[in-house]
Amino acid sequence: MSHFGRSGPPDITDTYSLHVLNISFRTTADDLFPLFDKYGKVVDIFIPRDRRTGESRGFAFVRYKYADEAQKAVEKLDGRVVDGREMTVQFAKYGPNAERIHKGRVIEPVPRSRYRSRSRSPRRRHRDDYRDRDYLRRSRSRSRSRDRYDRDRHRGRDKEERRHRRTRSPSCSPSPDYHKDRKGRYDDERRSRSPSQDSPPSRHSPSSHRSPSPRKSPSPRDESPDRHSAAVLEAVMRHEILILLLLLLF
DNA sequence: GTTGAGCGTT
Repeated sequence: MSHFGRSGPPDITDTYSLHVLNISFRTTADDLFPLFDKYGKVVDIFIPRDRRTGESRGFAFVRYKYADEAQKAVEKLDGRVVDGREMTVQFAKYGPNAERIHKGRVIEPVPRSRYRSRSRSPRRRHRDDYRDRDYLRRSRSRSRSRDRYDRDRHRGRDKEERRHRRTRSPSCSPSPDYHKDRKGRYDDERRSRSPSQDSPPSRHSPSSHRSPSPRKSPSPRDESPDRHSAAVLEAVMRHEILILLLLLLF
């Protein structure tokens, strides 16, 4: 997204990714592009967004074609105040598909195991990650000490629930309206391409959510009495027809 | 209208 027209990750290899941190939640790729393009050829700008709400997560990735230009951007743009916030610009350290990154340059894909060992520090995944919620649901052992990692996850969960409550209100239009004075070209493309991205199955889709009713009927035969009786009825009728035929024959 | 450490997209 926001790859200047294309979809999916652009030319992954031999680009230099900058991690732009601490940008405003309303800053778009359009706002960033002229700033970064001044220092070199910007191949792509990507702002990760919340899966449901589509809101910016507050950071961005800017890919340069050439290392010296990326370095220049780091030097010139790190600490620059954009949209009222002092953004941090540095070389990205982790790749989108576990590529090996050296000074922000994607060199080659790296095995999963090595990628994991590289990120041993308790990195907090972003609050929108459904895998986190599954993890929380699965592991009931919340008895770990409330370190910063845990606290952050709790905070993220609370925020998530706040958002859930908000989106559950019937008169809620999930489409964010902060584009009223922003003419984000790339973000508008993104929004128009996937309008239902942040409006999940309109609250509760009944098909996807199988209510786990406790104490279900233990035998599978009892859960469809109508079908069962119909089958019995059909068998009886067949039997009667057979008898009738026999009677007619004799 | 809100948030604020962080590393990634059909």
